[in-house]
Order: sequence, then C-alpha cells, then structure tokens
Amino acid sequence: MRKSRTEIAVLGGLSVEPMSGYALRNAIAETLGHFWSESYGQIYPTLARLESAGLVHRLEGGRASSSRYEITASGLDRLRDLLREPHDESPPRNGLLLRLFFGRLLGPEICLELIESAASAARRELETYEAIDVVLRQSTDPNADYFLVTLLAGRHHAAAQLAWAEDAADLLRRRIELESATASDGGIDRG
Amino acid sequence: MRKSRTEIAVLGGLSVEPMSGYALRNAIAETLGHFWSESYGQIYPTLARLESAGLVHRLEGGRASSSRYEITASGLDRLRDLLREPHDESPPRNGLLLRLFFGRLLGPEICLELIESAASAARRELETYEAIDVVLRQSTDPNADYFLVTLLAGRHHAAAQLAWAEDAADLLRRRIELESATASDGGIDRG
DNA sequence: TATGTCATGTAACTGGTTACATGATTGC
DNA sequence: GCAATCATGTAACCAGTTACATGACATA
Repeated sequence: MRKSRTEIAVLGGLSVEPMSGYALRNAIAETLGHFWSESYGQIYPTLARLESAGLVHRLEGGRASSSRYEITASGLDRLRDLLREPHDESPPRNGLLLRLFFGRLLGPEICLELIESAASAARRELETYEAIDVVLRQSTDPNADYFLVTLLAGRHHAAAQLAWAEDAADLLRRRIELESATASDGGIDRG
Repeated sequence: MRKSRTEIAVLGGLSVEPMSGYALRNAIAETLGHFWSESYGQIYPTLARLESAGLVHRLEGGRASSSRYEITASGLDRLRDLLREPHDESPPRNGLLLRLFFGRLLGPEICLELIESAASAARRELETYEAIDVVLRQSTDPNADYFLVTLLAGRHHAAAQLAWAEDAADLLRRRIELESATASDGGIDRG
C-alpha cells in the first residue's frame, strides 16, 4: 500500500502554525510550491480524518465561516514518525524530457523553442529564489535553516536547468548546421 | 480533462522500433528510466486502444505467445501532434524536500543522513550517465542527439543534486555546532 | 523437469485533480 | 450594494500502481 504524503504536508503545515484548510492550501502553494502541491479535494478530507484520529484539533472562534486547525501532541508524534519513514521516490515524469527524447519527430528548431522556454522559466524561478533567500537569511525563525535547505535545492536545480539549456541548445544548433550543410549539398543537384 | 501521457511514451517507443508490450515496458524503464515510467497496467490497455484506433499495428509471427506492435503512418502523425501539444507540468512532488522542509522536527543529524544518502544516489546516477554518454557519442543513430539532450539533463540534474548536498550539509553542520555551543553554555550550570 | 525469463492481461484499489455548489466576510 | 477574497466541502472522474492469474519458451 502506498502512503498518502498529503498527511505529512498537512501535519507539517500545521506544525508551523494553526491554520484553516484554505490557508493551508495557500501556504503549501506559496512556500512548498516548487516541490509540492495539494488540492482542496485532498486537504479537507485529510483534515477530517486527522481530526477524528485526534491528531489535529479544531479551534472554534474567529470568523464564523472559518475554523482553524491546531496540531495536537499526538499529531506531532505522528508527524515525526512519518518524516522518519523511508520515502520511496514516486516515479519521475518529466513531460519536457519525454518530448525531447522523441525530438527527432519535432525537428531541432521546435526543440530549441521548448528548451528556450524552459530556460526562461528557470530564470524566473532563480529570481524568485534569490529574493526569498535574502528574506530567509535574516529570519530568526527556528525553521529558517531547514527552509533554506529546500530553497537551496530549488536554486541549484534552476541553475542546473539553465546550464543544461545552454548545452542542449548548442548541441541542437550544431545539428541544424549539419542538416543545412547536407541540404545545400543536395541543393547542388537541384540548382 | 487531463491527457494521458502514456500514449506519447508508447507511440514514441514504437517509433524507435517495433516491440512487444513487455519489451516496451523494459525499454521505457531502461532508456527513459530517469525521467519516465510506465506500468503494464497502463501499457497493455493503451496498446489495445491504439490498435483499435489504427495508430499501431499488431505484427503476427515470431513466437506464438508474443505479438510485436508497429507504429502506423497515422500513428506517427498522431505522435507528432501529441509532442507538439503544450505540456503543463504535473505538480512536482519531492518527498525528500518535503521532509527536509519540516526537518526541525527530525533534527540536523537525521537530516544530514537524508542528504548524504541523496548525494550517494546522485553519485551513482552520474556514473551511469557518464557511461551512457560515451556510448551515445559514438552512436550513428539519427535519434542520438535527442537522446543526448535528455541524458545531459540527467547529468546536470545529478551534478546539481551533489552540489546542493554539499551546501546543505555545510549549513546543517554549522547549525549543529551552534546548538552544541548553546548546549555547553547551559552545561556550565550543570557542571 | 525445473527454473528463469518472456509475455499478456485484468480487477481492485488509491492518490489525486477538477469542477462545482454554497455561503461568509471584507473593503470599496 | 458589489466585487473580491476567504472559506468549506463534495461528487465525478482519471491516471496510475499493485497484485495476481496464466501460460509459452529457452536452457541447464
């Protein structure tokens, strides 16, 4: 049986501070966005399950339409256990690489476009990460070092993506030159 | 409706050479292994669907218990269309980073172990990639450049993972020193 | 004849997304 | 009063995995 990792994300989020399901979803999207995601369809049922298991506690008060959840002592224990569990990585599925692998059918020009747009995305990511980095290094939050560790991963990855894009583009440009050279050889017959 | 990308992998695999479902699964695991995966439960139904749509063609002959599939002309057209479609990246889910983000609950020592084992994995990956690189650069396969592009991605990725592991470990080791310094300050009271 | 690999297939399950329905609260 | 956002929840759907059943073929 595969384990739902939503539980980790939910308990983890609430271990930082009590939140509503809605806020939890936003927090996950904003702070774990580059390596995690959750949808309402997962969060609300999970919160309900966790509450009936006594791992989180619903705080009444505040606005009527909202209820904040707080992690309980046994919730923290549970979270520690979950974090300690071995994580068999889910099989990687990278749509960009899947396409480039069969890129011969697309031709080098279109592949170059794919690569360039990936590079742009990586550049934007890098900027975001560097901005967060500045904030995080001034933070006194006891979690800050751990947040930095994951941020660092994002930065290294984005930088690697950029470097790869350069190398890959070089490779394909050489291939284009080669093809156009072959085409003009053939062109002599037509000329 | 989300698109099944299994179709791309299956048609793509068959565009390289005709294969049985079983061989297809192996080929995907071996050559796309670092950025893709498919299970039999996806492959066989997909092959059946593709066949009834006339996108692949079942070759009889060879051993009785096996049937190889060949991509048809319309299958190639379809594949080209699929490759051209925009690929909204599936939300990233990285179990290692999810754990490290909440790493304060684990403590720096355990986090260091997690990071070190990720580094070992990356080192092994790098070795594999470099071996494949040698082979691929000598290949005359017209797909070789595109295979190289994805291989390059794997190499950059693994190298980035290694570099990150170094940086992250440094960060956490400083944190451990800091904590033990604080602890020995407190220790004066006990001594 | 036994073992390992090649091979096909499916039923049950589950993790997860999407889309929608519904309403409270806030600020202009 | 209106729009934006905060907020909760669910039903329908889908992609994908796991586990199993079944058997052919090769070879030692």
